[in-house]
Amino acid sequence: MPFQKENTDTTFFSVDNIIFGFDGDVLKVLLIKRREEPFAGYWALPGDRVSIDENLDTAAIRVLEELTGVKDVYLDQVFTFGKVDRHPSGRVITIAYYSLVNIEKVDIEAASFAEKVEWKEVREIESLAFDHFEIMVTCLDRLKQDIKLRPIGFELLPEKFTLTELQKLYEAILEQDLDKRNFRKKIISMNILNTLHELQTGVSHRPAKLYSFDAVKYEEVKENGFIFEL
Amino acid sequence: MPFQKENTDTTFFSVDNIIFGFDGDVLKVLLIKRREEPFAGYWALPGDRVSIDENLDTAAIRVLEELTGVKDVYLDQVFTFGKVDRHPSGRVITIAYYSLVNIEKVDIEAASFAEKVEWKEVREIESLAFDHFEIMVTCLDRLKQDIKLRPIGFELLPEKFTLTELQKLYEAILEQDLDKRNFRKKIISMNILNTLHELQTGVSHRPAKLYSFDAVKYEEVKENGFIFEL
DNA sequence: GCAAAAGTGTTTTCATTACACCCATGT
DNA sequence: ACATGGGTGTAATGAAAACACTTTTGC
Repeated sequence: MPFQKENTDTTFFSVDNIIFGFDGDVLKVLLIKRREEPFAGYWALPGDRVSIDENLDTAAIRVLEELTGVKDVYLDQVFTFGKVDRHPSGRVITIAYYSLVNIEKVDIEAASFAEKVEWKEVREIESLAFDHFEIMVTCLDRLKQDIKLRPIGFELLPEKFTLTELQKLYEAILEQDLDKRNFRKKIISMNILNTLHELQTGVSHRPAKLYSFDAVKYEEVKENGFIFEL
Repeated sequence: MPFQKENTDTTFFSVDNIIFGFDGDVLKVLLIKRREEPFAGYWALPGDRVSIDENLDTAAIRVLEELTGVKDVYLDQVFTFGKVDRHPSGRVITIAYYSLVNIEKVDIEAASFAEKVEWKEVREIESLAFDHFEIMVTCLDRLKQDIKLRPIGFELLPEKFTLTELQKLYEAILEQDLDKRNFRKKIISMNILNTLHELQTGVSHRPAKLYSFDAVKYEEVKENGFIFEL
């Protein structure tokens, strides 16, 4: 991350993008291992300076795309971190975003400023460069809230998924077990899923039905006063 | 607001503080009438540049205090607005905060850059300078959410208040009527209020009991797993 | 035929809603 | 005595929670 030639009279600003993925079991986040000082060798959140003619959202999308090759993902601004001393080489204010991506679609290319790029299990991360750990925790809290109130969990799954996969995703993010029957009853009764007449393959047990999220149906029921809540 | 001598290579950043107050009847917000260009003569949200050695929260508190003389108020960061063209005289990214103040304690002193400072009824505001209307709407939405999930309504009332006052406050913010008995039952059952053995005075009807919010009790019940929700 | 996950309804429990009359005070 | 808001309880409704067995497939 290029903050080398600092001008001590100037405030810089950046975006950091917390990219969440789900591997069917645990929630992961995409981290980069920094090649350069400060914090060389530390894991950090992907981010970059925002250029003067670039919108904030655009910068966050750019960071994501440069790192993963993925476009058109769910993205949300969370919080702006600007403590005077948060960056050792000058005043840097950073606007934190989170993204939700289908982990299978991501093709990781180590960025020039990174030694490595890796998916890390969220619950096992203990520290990060700068104040990135705090940023990650804030974004994770926000994700926990958002996922109960908006139909965004689907962004982390393949287009076709089983209800058990969806449930496991919710359990991983919310860190609590959910009742299978109640979960299914509720999500089905929302009328925002398509039942594909297609079954899971390659499993050594009864194959599950596949579903997909139907954004059009969701808009319809929303018109009629439906409020997503899980 | 001093953005006169702009350097087109530099990005500036500011905080804007949406200061909410309640007059017993409607929700209000403190606006300033701009003396200088751009948008001279327009109503705007109070805000200022953040200096290089100043934390964001500190800047928001400073803006509030310079304008109202009030300290120690509830303050929350909401969202950062940074569209490239949001400010006509350069790139200015602004971090929006909202504050809740007891309207009676505020002593308005017009700031140097303002022609006037006034409390305006939130629901009657139709436009503001820059993108301030959008900022205000975003903050208002956030306040609506927050007030249901955190015991912050009290910040807008005098220390001693009646339950009807509290209910009217909720009704004004949420824009919906609430049932008197249910509201009282719920708020009383939370055990976060002190019943003062004191009555309202100067009213030409049965005087109401006065209550105060008890932060210590709130922390206690929160320890025991209580979650504020209204 | 056994292991493994899919799929399916009913009852209980609890929180929310709806609702109307008497009370205390000032004028 | 009247106008004004203060103060109070119960029944009905609906949503959430708890709970266990049969089914389908691969090996």
